[in-house]
Amino acid sequence: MLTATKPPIRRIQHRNPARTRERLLRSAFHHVYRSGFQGTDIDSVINHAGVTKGALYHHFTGKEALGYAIVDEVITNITLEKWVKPLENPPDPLTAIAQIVQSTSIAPDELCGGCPLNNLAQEMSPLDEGFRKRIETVFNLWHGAIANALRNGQKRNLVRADIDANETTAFLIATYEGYLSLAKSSQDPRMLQSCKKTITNYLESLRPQTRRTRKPAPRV
Amino acid sequence: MLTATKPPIRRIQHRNPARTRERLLRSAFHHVYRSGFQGTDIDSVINHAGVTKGALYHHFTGKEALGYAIVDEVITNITLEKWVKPLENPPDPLTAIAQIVQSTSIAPDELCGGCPLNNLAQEMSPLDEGFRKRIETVFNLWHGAIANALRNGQKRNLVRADIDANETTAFLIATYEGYLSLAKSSQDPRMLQSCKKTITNYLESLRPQTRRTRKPAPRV
Amino acid sequence: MLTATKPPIRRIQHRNPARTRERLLRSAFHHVYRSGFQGTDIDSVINHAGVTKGALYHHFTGKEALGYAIVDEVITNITLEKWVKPLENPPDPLTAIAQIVQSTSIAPDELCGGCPLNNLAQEMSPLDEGFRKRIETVFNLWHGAIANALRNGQKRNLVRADIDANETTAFLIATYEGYLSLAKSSQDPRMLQSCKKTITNYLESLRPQTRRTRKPAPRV
Amino acid sequence: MLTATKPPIRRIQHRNPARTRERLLRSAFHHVYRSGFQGTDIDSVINHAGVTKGALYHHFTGKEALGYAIVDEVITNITLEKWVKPLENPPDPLTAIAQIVQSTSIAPDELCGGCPLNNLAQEMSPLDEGFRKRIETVFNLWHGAIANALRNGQKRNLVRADIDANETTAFLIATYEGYLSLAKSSQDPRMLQSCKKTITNYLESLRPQTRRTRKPAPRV
DNA sequence: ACGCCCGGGACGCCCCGTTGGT
DNA sequence: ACCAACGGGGCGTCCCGGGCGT
Repeated sequence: MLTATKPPIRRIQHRNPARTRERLLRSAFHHVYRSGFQGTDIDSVINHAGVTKGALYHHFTGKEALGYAIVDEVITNITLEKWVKPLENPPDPLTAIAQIVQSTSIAPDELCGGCPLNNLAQEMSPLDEGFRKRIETVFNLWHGAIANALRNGQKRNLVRADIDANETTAFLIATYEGYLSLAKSSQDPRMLQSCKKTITNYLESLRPQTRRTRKPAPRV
Repeated sequence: MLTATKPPIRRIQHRNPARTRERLLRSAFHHVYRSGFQGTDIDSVINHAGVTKGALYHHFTGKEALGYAIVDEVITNITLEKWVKPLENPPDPLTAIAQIVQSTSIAPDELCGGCPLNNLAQEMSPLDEGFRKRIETVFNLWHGAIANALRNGQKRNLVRADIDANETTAFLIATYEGYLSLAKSSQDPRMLQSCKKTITNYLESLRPQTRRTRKPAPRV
Repeated sequence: MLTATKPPIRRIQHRNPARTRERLLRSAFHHVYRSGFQGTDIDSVINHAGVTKGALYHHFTGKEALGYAIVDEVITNITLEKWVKPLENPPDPLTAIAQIVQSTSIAPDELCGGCPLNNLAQEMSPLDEGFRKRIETVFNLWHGAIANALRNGQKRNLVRADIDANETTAFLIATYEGYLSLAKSSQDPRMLQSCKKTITNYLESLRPQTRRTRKPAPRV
Repeated sequence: MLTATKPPIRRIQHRNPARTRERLLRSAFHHVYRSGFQGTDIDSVINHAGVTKGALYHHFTGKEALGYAIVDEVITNITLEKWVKPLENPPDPLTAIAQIVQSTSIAPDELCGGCPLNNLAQEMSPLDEGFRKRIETVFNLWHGAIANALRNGQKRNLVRADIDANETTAFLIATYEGYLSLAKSSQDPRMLQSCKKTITNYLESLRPQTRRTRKPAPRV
């Protein structure tokens, strides 16, 4: 043929549904993390993802469904990676928890971004029951991972037997999230340092007493 | 009667700028508390306040200014009433703090609404430096009130001398806010009960030791 | 009296209706000249004039009346000063006209501003009959001044007898306004120089022929 | 029939981007011509075009871009059609120019509407540099067409050699626009007749002298 | 099935000319 | 002469559908 073939400028990768969906989710998560769900606009999401509106509405029924998928997939996965897997069969549950807390990034971006789960929870829980339920599921996943680790530790005498695993877990999560919130609005990394120190100390206080130390049970 | 009385509907009160401003702020606070700042629309605010657009833009230069005023005035006042004043000259600082925590409402509305200050902080801190600065100011006000009370208690030997007032205050605020966040997204009043119990216990542990009890200092 | 008299800080001049009206007209003219009538907003006018809305609506029934007054008073006065008075009893009408044309400012502000009368005419004539009529009156005033001067010159044999005063006047005004328009949009002072040169030459061609020059009548 | 035919109401023509854009430009031009750019409201434009906001903001980034496109496309095309093309290779340049001037419509609508280019120039030149530059480009296009025709005529001895093409062109455009301005504000078609007669006479005076007539060059 | 482009409307925020009560 | 309040739009944005190619 004379007329040269039209340049096959095709996009990054033509026709890869899974990849398109993934890119959309990543981009959407990123924007929602920065600007909140209501503050996120679809155009920014698709531009950043490099796809078009049609692609988005092929994979998701709308903005809401996209938000739900962020909770169900992205944030759930983050939680699995960060909390559930490391606590599945830890040699020492308290140390494992402490390590996770210590691993919290103090990079400015994440310092100012806060906790993705908590961000969405604060914004959307009172506005949309669909979000609330999904978020609650992730919180339960997280809670379960810690509480199980604690109970596991109690069985192996690595955690004091006189604490209630659920109450302790709630306290840990609340304090952790609370510090992250303060760090986010103050943009001060020292707040995260306080967080790590305080929670690590608290976790140490949950270890069973040895005869020698005679250290009594902490009260919290 | 046929000829119904001409509605002497005269607005709430003609010509009362302070009142108009107050109504606008109240209404705006209410909506922002429910739906977030970005999710709040001006028309709802003015309708609920019973004033017109013109009135709003007479008192505020725009939505942003209205939001700033919510922090500077409404939320600041709430903080003053709830935390600062009660802690100005308390007979017993720890008891006073505990009472404030205990006074936290468990009404469904406020349970699901969360902490007004923290809500705005989470939503707007990363998006708008003007909000962030103002919110930080209120956090400092709150922090100062508690830390001063603790230091005052230390001087009077009502609070253990070996704690750092600032660190302790940060921990108290973080834990309190964290529990409120969890309560908000779980919509479970028991989370608030845990909050009150845990914080009250912790506050008790800050009392200086008496000879008799010999109870050692808790570690947190 | 003990309570000292309130400082008589009164504004620039307390209660001076004529002055207030004058300031409003000046300010309004200035803004309309810059931004057009539709593009002028009342708030800018009153701020620049240093008076309040109430004052404006005391002197004028609305924006429209203010605009009419600009034509009736400000622009009419400008025309009287610039064209009518100098042409009332000129020793030499053609020279007098040429001098007026030459006096047209080439300052950037007026270069880019164009002719106040023509500006309003172009913008408002098709939109508001009230404006159109008033503007036409000023054009007639202007036209009359020139045409009378020409006729006067013809009587005194200072202007060629074979021209029609009205046609010639229309041509002069059209060409003058046309050049001003081009100068305004090109922002090029050379356009004004062309204007002055061309019109001056044309005016010279209107002088009656002397025997010596034998220069025949120009045709335009 | 009961079950009325489901409306195959298909709009004017479904999915025709070029047509939609065209309709928008036409409608916008029409409104801007009537009411000025500032006085034109977007809703009227889209209603008259039979499209929606979404369509408009798909094709143009905003009102400003729409205005720019009016200059760049609509007015430029009008100028090309009316002035450039007819002057490209005219047998007799002066006659061609005169014919164009004579073709100026005296219909009331266009009489009162004035010159689209000059209208925009007067309104927007001092307010928006983007408009000014674009308008200047069209003026240059127009100017170039006439000046080239004159120079072409000079080469072919159809136009007097002792005139400056640029100066003459500026004079022609200024006078033409000036008369149109006067006609617009007076709404008097006689003004246009004067325009045509005067300019035609002037153009005749630009012809080279024949031996017989001995008529010297007119001065303008 | 997958993705793209064009369009559809509904509000959202803000501004602006205007009017009463003082 | 003035301050407070009024309310009607203006522009722009946003979340979405559908018709079509690939």
